[in-house]
Amino acid sequence: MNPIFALVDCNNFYASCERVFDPRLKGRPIVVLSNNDGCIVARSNEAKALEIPMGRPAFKLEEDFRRLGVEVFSSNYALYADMSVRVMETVAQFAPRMEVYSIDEAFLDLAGIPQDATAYCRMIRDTVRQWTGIPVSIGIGPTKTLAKAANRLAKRTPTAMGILDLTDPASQIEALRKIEVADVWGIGPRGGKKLQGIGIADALALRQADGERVRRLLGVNGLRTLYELQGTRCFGLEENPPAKKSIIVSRSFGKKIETLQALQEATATWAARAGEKLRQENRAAGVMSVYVMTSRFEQQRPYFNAQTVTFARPASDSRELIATALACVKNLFRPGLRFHKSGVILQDLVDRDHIQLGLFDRLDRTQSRRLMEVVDRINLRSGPPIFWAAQGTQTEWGLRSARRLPRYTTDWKDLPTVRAR
DNA sequence: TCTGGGGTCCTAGGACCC
DNA sequence: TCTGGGGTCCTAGGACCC
Repeated sequence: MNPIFALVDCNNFYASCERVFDPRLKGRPIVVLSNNDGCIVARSNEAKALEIPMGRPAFKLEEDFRRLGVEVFSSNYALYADMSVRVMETVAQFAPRMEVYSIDEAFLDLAGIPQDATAYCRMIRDTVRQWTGIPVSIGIGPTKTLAKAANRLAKRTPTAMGILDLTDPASQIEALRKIEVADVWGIGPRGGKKLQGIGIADALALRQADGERVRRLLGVNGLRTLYELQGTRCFGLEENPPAKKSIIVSRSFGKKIETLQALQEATATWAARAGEKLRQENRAAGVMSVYVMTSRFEQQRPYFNAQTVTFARPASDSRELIATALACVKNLFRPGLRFHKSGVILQDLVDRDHIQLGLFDRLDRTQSRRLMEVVDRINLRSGPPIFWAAQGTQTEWGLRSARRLPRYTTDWKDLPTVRAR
């Protein structure tokens, strides 16, 4: 049976999460900022209506925020991740096959659902709203790309009430005409410009374009997108997403770093976090890359440098990862520079249970594994975490998040209080 | 003063081989 | 004098997604 894709997408997800726990925010313009309170990463509909732009640095808009009465929040990823799980668990009950596509989106396969798809999706939407407080929109189509397009229009069209079905080919024509080509899933701003250059302005024009021409301009993915718009399925539902190929932990610093020690402490912290993620997936890394950089906005010439190390045996022990990261940072550091960001990238990931042991291995693998298990288990609980000495205790470079709200659902201290009247 | 973070895939070009 | 061409692998960079 051919699949029928339904894309469930949370509306303004981060802003909606903040609103769930603070009814005072209902109907108010809300924006959520990225790490370090850097730029805007989410806006409520009210903020969009005020034309607060996405992705702009917050410090440039402080005046607007005040004047327009916009509520501003630091990002609160622990909260969003937990709310995401709640939404996904709710949605999963409505279809036998689901792909969690991102923190706020899931594709369902509705093939075989006996009811009218729109009515069924209305039920999904209402249930998610009732059980989690998060509003969602749902787009339905014979391909993922058409479901994406349907979702976009569902959000934009008030009469759709958050649900739009594009399974019927006749409905596709009118709908695709209303979508700018750069907004088609997989095209993006660059691809959009290229297509505009040959007179293709909207999704309908792309669907009717010459395939060979599109392939030459955008490569095979452009052609796939064209087919998908025509209703020919190129992308399937990935219920079990393939294992990660790389793990990245990188951050900008809350304050510029000028000493080797601080740069090492910060980067050791990223390495430790990368190790946790690695072990969560039961993997080990064959290769580690470390990079450091200064800001592009400084007077001085920007400095970027990276070093890549191949482990003799794939590594998953935080001590080994940290030691390697420290050595790299030592090589990459340059006195007199104001460092803005560093990052740790783990690649060539392999299954941790299938590592070829070495004759001259100095690390006792069994002992290492047990130690890491204990540390990880302790750090999973709420309470003071175990950290490595190399991470230091002076975290003056740490993230700024001046306006973070409580971690309502993931920290005992932050549980909301309910008062009876 | 303050400009995010985490991922994937494709392509072009060079090195190398036969 | 004639000065190939196809294949593979690797890497860097670019583009996309959220």
